[in-house]
Amino acid sequence: MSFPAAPPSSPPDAPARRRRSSGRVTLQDVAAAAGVSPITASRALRGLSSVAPELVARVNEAVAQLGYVPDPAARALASSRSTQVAVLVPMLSNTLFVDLLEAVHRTLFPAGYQTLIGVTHYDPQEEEQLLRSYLTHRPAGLLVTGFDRTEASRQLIAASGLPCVHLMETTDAPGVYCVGFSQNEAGAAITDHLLARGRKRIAFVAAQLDPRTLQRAEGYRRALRTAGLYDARLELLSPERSSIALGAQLLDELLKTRKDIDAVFFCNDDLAQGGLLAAHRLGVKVPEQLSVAGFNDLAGSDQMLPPLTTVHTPRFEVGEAGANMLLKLMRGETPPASSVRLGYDVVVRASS
Amino acid sequence: MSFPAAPPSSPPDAPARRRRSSGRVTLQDVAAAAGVSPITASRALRGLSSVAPELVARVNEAVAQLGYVPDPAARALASSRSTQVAVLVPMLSNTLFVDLLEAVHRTLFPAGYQTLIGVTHYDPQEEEQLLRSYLTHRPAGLLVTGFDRTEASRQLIAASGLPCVHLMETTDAPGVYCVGFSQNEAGAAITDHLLARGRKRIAFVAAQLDPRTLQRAEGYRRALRTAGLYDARLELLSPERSSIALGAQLLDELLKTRKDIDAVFFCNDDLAQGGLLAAHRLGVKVPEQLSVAGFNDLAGSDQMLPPLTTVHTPRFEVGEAGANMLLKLMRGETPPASSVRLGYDVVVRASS
DNA sequence: CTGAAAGCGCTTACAG
DNA sequence: CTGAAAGCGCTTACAG
Repeated sequence: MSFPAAPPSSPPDAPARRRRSSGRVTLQDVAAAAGVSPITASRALRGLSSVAPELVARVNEAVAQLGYVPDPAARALASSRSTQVAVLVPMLSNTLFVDLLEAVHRTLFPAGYQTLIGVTHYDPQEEEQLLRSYLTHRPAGLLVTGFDRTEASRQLIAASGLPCVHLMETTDAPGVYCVGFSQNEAGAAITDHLLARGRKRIAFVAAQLDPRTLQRAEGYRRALRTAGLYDARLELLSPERSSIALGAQLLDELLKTRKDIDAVFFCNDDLAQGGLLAAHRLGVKVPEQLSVAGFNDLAGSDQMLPPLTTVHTPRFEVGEAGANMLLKLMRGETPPASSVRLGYDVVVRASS
Repeated sequence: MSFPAAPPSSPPDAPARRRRSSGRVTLQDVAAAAGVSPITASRALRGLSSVAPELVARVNEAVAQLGYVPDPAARALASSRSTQVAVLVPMLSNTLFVDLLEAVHRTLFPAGYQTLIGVTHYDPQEEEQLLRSYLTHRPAGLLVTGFDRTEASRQLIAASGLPCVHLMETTDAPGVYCVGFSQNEAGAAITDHLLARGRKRIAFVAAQLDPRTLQRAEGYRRALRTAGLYDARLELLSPERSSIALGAQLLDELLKTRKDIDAVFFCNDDLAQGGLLAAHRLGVKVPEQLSVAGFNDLAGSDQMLPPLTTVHTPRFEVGEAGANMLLKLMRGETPPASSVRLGYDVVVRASS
């Protein structure tokens, strides 16, 4: 009588499997509950159409029952892609960018993306540093402000291979995605408005001197040259940070040194608001003695004394359209246009 | 003659190892270059003191030479902790919170943490949603505004086990970490200032009506009751979002319905600025006929006509101290105090 | 349309 | 003070 060979015995003291489980519900649990393999569950969750509808339904049911939440870290590690979108803006004290971020968030969040906000303080070096930091997080996409950055930043973006949309300015360069409006044209438009009011000595006051401000300056120059009224001495440019207080200070300075001006175009509404307050203090009548115009139509401009004439810029629309373009790119689709140029409105109020 | 049994031949066509390598420099590469094991390299990088100084030096050298950058996703997956800190604030259009975020970022970024900004729009439901989303990212810590949230949010925070610091308000409840100042006392202090100016009919105008605003209201009431001058009809409370325009509108309404007031305390500077502009339009002389005071000392308040009396609140200090407290907690250290109450300043300008 | 195996790049838990 | 093994929770790349 022969005995079957003893089955290879498992080691008597097999150490208990070392688990680090966090008690978390995983995709495995979902797959088991749905009676499919983890890969199928994964595909069903990501909406890949190759999964049979019935299995998708079973997976969704299991997800709901178990309260499963995917782990972004695991997903990012396995796929080299996260659900975060890095958004770089110059400065939050300019409420323009707060509005922009608001629109971006409202568009991306419902689509399942988190917004990683980075503030560059208008410093290309700081932007580069933020970019390096954020890129290690393998964001799904990038939203940046304008085109002015270090060569290294440009290369980091290109090398990342990530979809990237540039906001607030546009270019026709091929392969560059952007949503914005013409800062130059808008600057010319508000200058033209002052000219149409019969103003001849129109000053331009600017701070920060970032690229978009300089584009507005160009628009201003173009309009005045066309009218044969350009005079470089009418420009007052300060590299300091834009603020209400600085606007007041610059108007003081302007009136002391350029006595014959009859209008001022401030490159941003905070400066213009400060200028309006300073004019009041100095007893300068607006618009009788001096027309005043701003740019961006920020909060409070309609409440000034008198209400401020300005350019209403489409930052909400830029944020929304830019985020939607990025969404398309992240899904591998091709947006209808790589460059979207939006409109703006000259808002005429009592200050001009 | 016997032949040794043929060794189990490896399958003739062993498939080449399937690699997904991204070409990325990994910790393995660093370890190999430094001649240590990956674990030792990992420990050296994380500054765990158990590694011999010489090995640390070799690892650092290898890191520099190879340009190694740790992968946050892998780190998060393995350790259940990321280097991101979620910060939840109510609203960026209130520049108070922009300042707060600025201070937080300046403190956390150099320490190696990224700030995940979430805007709740003063909506506890929205905060809860953000919290759920951010917690899946396994942040290293949490920074939240105040104590007013849904029960579910509270449980999410507690269940996460993450270090959490509450900003802008304080409590003495044990085990609750917070950095703020007494909104109530500050509200009383500015009211006392108006009383000291001889004002008897001091109105209180507020919007948004979030918890901190209501605490200021309580301070106002306390001060007036103490002076025997409290009158509920002097309060004008609006649930709408705070803004310059709303401040102007509320002052209009106030003057129409409470004709005998001699001072107004606005719960936030944007309202007060609007109120000041409206007073101008109506020909009401400030401070002769009406003293005006605000709260927070926001940008532009010192430029108003007349400059606005207000309370300068320590939001930068709150952000910095809060972030430092969180840093300590994330390192497993115990902060010297769980509740830090900072000071504020009544800034007397010409409007009162 | 579905799945078994391997791998993403780290750190934890043991062991010495 | 140092390391070999296993695992974190997913997705990719093959294969059928």
